[in-house]
Amino acid sequence: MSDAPPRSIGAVGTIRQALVEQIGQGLLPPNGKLPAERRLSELFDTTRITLREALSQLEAEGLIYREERRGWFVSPARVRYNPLARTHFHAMVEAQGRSPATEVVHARLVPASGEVCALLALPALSKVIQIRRVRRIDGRQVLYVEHNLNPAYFPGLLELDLTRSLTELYAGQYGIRYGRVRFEITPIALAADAALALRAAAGSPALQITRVNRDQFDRIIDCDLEYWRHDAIQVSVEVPEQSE
Amino acid sequence: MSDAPPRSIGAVGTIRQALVEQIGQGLLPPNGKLPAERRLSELFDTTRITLREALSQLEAEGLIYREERRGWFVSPARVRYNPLARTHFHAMVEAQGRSPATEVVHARLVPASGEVCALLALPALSKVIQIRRVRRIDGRQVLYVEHNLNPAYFPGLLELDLTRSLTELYAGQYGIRYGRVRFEITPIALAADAALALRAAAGSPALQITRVNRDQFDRIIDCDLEYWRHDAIQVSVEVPEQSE
DNA sequence: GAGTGGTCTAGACCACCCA
DNA sequence: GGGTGGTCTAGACCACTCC
Repeated sequence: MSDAPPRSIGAVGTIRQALVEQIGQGLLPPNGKLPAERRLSELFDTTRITLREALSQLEAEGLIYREERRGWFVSPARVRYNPLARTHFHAMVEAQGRSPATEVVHARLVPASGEVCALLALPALSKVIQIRRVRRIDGRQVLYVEHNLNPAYFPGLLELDLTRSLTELYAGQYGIRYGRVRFEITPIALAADAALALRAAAGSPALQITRVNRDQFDRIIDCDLEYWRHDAIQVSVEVPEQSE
Repeated sequence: MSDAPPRSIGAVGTIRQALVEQIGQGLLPPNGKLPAERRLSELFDTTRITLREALSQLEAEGLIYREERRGWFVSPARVRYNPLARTHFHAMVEAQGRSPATEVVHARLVPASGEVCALLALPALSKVIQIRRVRRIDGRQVLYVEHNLNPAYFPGLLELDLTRSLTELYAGQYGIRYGRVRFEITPIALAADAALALRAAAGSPALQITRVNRDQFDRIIDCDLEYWRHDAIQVSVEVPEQSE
């Protein structure tokens, strides 16, 4: 019902509200670290289990996040992301007044997984260029991506600087621009490898975005498997033109 | 890294794997209820706290879900949902071999919230037709929606049968069809009212989808605030045609 | 090396669901 | 009314981070 029953909210609720209020007042700045769990549990006169329950709720709400074995931090504002737009990560992040960065985990030619073969419409056991990268916003690891490129269209790509935008490399080196896009969004939990790269706990809530990209000739050129920390992103889709 | 270190996975991991395996083998059918927590904790020779930690992980992964004070259940397959498509809920669900249902929580004329005024491009303190509904798939409450309609376009709508598809009512009664759509997707936690309607715990992970719909004349006719149980949905966007 | 988060134990009481 | 899930207590040990 709309009017909440006047019920006691319990210790977890009390802690939650106190932290929400402190964060809302700006006393804990974005990306700032919370005090140690033991200190907080003393402060609220409760056990660590109960305290962690409250922290987990705030994590689910996206107000705070955790870095594995490093502690709890205040989540900064979400970044808006339009998977249909043809801008790249750095441009998108900078347009929102934030500071992007990219690291290459690895880049190599590998046999594609069955899933990737299907997405790229390639025969079984095809080879693809696989690039795994971690993207940061304001220093925080926020996105783990695996790009899978059809190698037929990108000879010599592995020799280039892959911390740069792929969009720019495509256009500058190969004369390829993005055309149609298809994407899927699924709420999931982070697998071990993605979690490690994002300094998150395995099983943390995340948003998986799978994109299949075509070029100006409508050829499937690559697919991206993206894993976003769930509190870092807001997907926003505006279809520019649409015939009735 | 790709190759996981051969580290002990702990009690939580053991329980997790056992349940994953049982569910994967189909021994626990979709929407089937798991045994009581106390029984499971005896079975795995551990405490309820540890057991619940394992169940929470599986919940985050979307393999099982919880109904408030009723227990844990096996999640059925996700439904694919394309917010750009002009089909309605019932048609979409049935097309995937599932069984849809709709209940109206309430329907009334109310002063719009500031957020809704902004979405509908209405002046402050405008009145809107607010319809809140719960949607089920195979009996399970999966989606809580608040529709907000510009009342100028829908006189007398509150007298109609609102368990039906709004899309059909729009077309049949008012000659209005959907045109352009804008939508946003945000991973959040369920607020109290949505949680109650979905029989979920407040703070459960969810996907918020906010849609702003226009008609064939490009007028903004309504906006939907949708709250999906996070394990029930997979958003899939295919843009039919797009000019370069 | 001190302190932190990650994990786990062994209980308890209460509110609520369901038979 | 019995059993369930929701919540909470008061500890403990370990692996890891950071100084």
